[in-house]
Amino acid sequence: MPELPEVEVVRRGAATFAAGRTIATAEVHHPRAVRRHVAGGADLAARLAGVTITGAERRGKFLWLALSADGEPAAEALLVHLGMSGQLLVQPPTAPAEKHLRVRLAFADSGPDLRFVDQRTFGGLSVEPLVAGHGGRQVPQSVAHIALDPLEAGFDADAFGAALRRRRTGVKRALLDQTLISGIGNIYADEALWRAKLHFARPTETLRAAEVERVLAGAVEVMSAALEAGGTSFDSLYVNVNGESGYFDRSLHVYGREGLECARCGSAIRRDAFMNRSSFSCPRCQPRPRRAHW
DNA sequence: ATGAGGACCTGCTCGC
DNA sequence: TGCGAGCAGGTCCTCA
Repeated sequence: MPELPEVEVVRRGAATFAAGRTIATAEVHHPRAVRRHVAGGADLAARLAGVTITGAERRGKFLWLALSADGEPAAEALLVHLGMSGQLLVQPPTAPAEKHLRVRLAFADSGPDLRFVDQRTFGGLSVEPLVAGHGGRQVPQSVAHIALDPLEAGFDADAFGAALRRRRTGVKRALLDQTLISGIGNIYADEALWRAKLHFARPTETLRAAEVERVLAGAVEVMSAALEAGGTSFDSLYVNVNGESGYFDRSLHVYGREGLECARCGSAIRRDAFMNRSSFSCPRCQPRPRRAHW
């Protein structure tokens, strides 16, 4: 699912339904879903059996469940990448297997399962040691290189601005780089740029401090608002742990709105092919810079 | 060392 | 009705 607000919706659900519960068994239904777990699916299942989930955490679009064995503080975590189409669902053990069920966690209390369902299999699960990540926080090993997200305590806006302006690329590419700032994807990058009145191909090295502040504020505002609304979803692929969709798509200003009126100036929203995907922007509010960095 | 491009998947919609 | 093309909210690896 996912960008930061949608992953946070899932994290909250996972915390509510899974924290404090002990895993009985893990069934791996598709090898690709555990490809990041280097030791393989059987090892992942063995590591999960009998351990207790102590909490659900998130950085950017990465979600993990802290695992404790024998009452010890968590030293490992079950990392969950939702990828493009991953879902974490709470389901009764008796519910039939979903078409794209990849991994099923059953609990010792015989209560609801936690199921990882993923149509496109870009997402996946892995059990990893917790290590020191950016900002001194304990994170799963493969999250160590991911930058803090802008809704996270300790996010340093000044350091982000300086790093952004050291880049030699377009501002949208930079916003999508999870090692610079995490949690922003294609929807919220476009929305943040619209709010900041910046074109996606604007070279990062030409950004002024005030423009950096605007785009960061735009990202924080749009993602916070989306979170309030339960996340953005256009279809049943993006849902919370109970299978329910958020309704923030009604509040989007540019994403998916080609040809519709800009809420600020009334111009027709345009769509450009960019980075093998689409970028939506207002031709009048976000004019193309003389020097563009696609 | 950075930055850009392609690879990795399934399924849906559109046009012919 | 069938079929290919194009598209979808992400990340990673490789190559320049």
